[in-house]
Amino acid sequence: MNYSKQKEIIYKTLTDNVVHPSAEYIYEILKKAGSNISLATVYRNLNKMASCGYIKKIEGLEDKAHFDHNTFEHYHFICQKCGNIYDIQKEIAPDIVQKTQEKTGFIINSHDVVFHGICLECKKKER
Amino acid sequence: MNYSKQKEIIYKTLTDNVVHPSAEYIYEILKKAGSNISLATVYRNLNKMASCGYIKKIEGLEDKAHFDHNTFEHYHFICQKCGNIYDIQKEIAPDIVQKTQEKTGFIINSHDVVFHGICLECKKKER
DNA sequence: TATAAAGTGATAATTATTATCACTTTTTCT
DNA sequence: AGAAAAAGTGATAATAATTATCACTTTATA
Repeated sequence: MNYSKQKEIIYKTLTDNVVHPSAEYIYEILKKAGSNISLATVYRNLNKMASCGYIKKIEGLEDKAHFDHNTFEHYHFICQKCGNIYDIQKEIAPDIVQKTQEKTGFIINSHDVVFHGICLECKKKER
Repeated sequence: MNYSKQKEIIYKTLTDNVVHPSAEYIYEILKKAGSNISLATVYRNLNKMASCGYIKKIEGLEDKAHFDHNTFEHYHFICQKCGNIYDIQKEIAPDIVQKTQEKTGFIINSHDVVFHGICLECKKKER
């Protein structure tokens, strides 16, 4: 994976946006900031960085992929009201991989945990 | 959700196919069996049944949605070699929802756990 | 049974993502 | 440093999964 100015900018935009943006969202931010980086380049670089393990790709939320600069093993919560994505620490299920491997005999390379519900902010607003 | 002959057939096709089929896959089976049920109808009914909780929609595997007639709470494993989807019992993470709710204060309505790796069959074949 | 409501097949439209291509930038190699 | 190779880029076409539309049929209700 070679260096490019665009890659650097895209990565920086990802880290500056705590909300786990989609490719499209990053593209919009860049456009508003006056950049002429194309959508294809955003997709290309996010996917490349994700496959190198430099960032994380989160799938199975809504209908599009989101990206996360936090490569630490952790899980996600998506609020059904505001759409925000929150990090959940992996301690909630400490031995989930080992247990599953023992039970099944399968080799587990990765796993994802996604919660859906209402976040604290939206819970407060509701009443 | 009203009754329709097509809905009944689609549900039966889903239960008869243990492999967690996609909408497209169900459509192909039906077509081969001589049915003239349209793809739109397959999508419509699967989504409708899923939103009523009558079946389960599994997202975040590959790039398309899969469906599961097993509405019992459980998780999934997708083999990166053969693409098959296996059920994983929820006992691997017994108090995952409660713990997360306690830690975050969020309301959790649903959650999904998806493992990626190599299944037993493919593991054997590899060597 | 008639009228409203919901479902259907066919197909167009939409949306996220990937592929293509002529061109530019970065890396490598001497 | 300078040339050739490799990788990256913007613009846009293509693809693939899914949803919307519409004239019509089936199912439910009064």
